[in-house]
Amino acid sequence: MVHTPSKTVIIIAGPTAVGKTAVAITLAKQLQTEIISADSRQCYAELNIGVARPSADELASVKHHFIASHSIQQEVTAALFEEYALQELAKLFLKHKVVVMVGGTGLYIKAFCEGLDIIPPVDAAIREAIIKEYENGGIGWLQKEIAQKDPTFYASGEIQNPQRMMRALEVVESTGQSVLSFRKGVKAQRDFNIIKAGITVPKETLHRQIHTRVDAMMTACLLEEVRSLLPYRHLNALQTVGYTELFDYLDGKISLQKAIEDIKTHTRQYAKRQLTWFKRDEDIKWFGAGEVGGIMGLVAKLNGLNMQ
RNA sequence: GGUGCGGUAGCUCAGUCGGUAGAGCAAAGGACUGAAAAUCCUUGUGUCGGCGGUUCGAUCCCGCCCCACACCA
Repeated sequence: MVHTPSKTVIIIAGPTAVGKTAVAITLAKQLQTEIISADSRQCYAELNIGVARPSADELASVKHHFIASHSIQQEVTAALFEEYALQELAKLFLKHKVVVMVGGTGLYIKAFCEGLDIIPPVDAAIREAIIKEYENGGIGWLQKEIAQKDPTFYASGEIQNPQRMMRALEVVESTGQSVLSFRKGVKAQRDFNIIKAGITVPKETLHRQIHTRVDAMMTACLLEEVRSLLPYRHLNALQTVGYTELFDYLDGKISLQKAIEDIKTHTRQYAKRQLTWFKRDEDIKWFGAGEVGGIMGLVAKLNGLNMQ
């Protein structure tokens, strides 16, 4: 009999289409607990097929949190996720000793485990003005502004990366200080155990699963889902693989066949980026997609240590 | 059969007024603190369709051939 340790979160990470959902659900059932998703797109109620949200049956079999919990109109960020997940977790710990977290968004998992440095909120008007100026002046304008207003960032930051520069700019303009000055890099201490398990399969297998899943999405009428979201295509939530390519098709820029090929290609690239992120995390123990028993073993082992 | 336009990196193409060639995409690797399924960085030897000719030197000029496309018969 496995004795569950006190307050533990077991995190299932890995690239898209590797089979994380099935592993997490099996685990949650065995542990008789619930699941917190760590996925930056499945949290949107309006996105379903294209983000491979767990099926209705799966969601009915184990209670999930941060799935379809927000709207694409809301601003969801890593910081919001950290706060939201911690709140949900506190409630879950009243009923369960172990909670499962599953997802492929590395930054969200990091924010949850280690916390983010506190940076004062920025004025929405400042943010909008920066975006507008960037649209007019391009990256050259951003570089000039950064060089002048945040020389520290200009010297050591990514001055080819518009998103990072816009973030740096909005922070200096709002606070008068460089973003870099807020980055203490201190890991938050959590009052619960964290076990990280990564799911991996051979690259060829992963690619095959990605292709199969994209085809299945098309069969499930992804195109109709995307068409219905056309009015919201400018939102951040819609800057997503599976949606942008079909928007291009609906614009008449590419054929449907090309769009589907692009979705597969971009999903493979996304999976590669996820792998690059997770490989660097030395706390992750890696398992095959069928090795739920091995992951349960980690829980048991932690339990044994706690008993000493 | 004739004429025209092509055949250059895995794909789409640019280019060399003759000194062995470069972009985008793909691929491979990497980064990542409030957009993260986003964003960014690094990596380009390829019989320049084949065989001959001219030349110190040809992917570039000339000839023949092969292949693709278009038009004319």
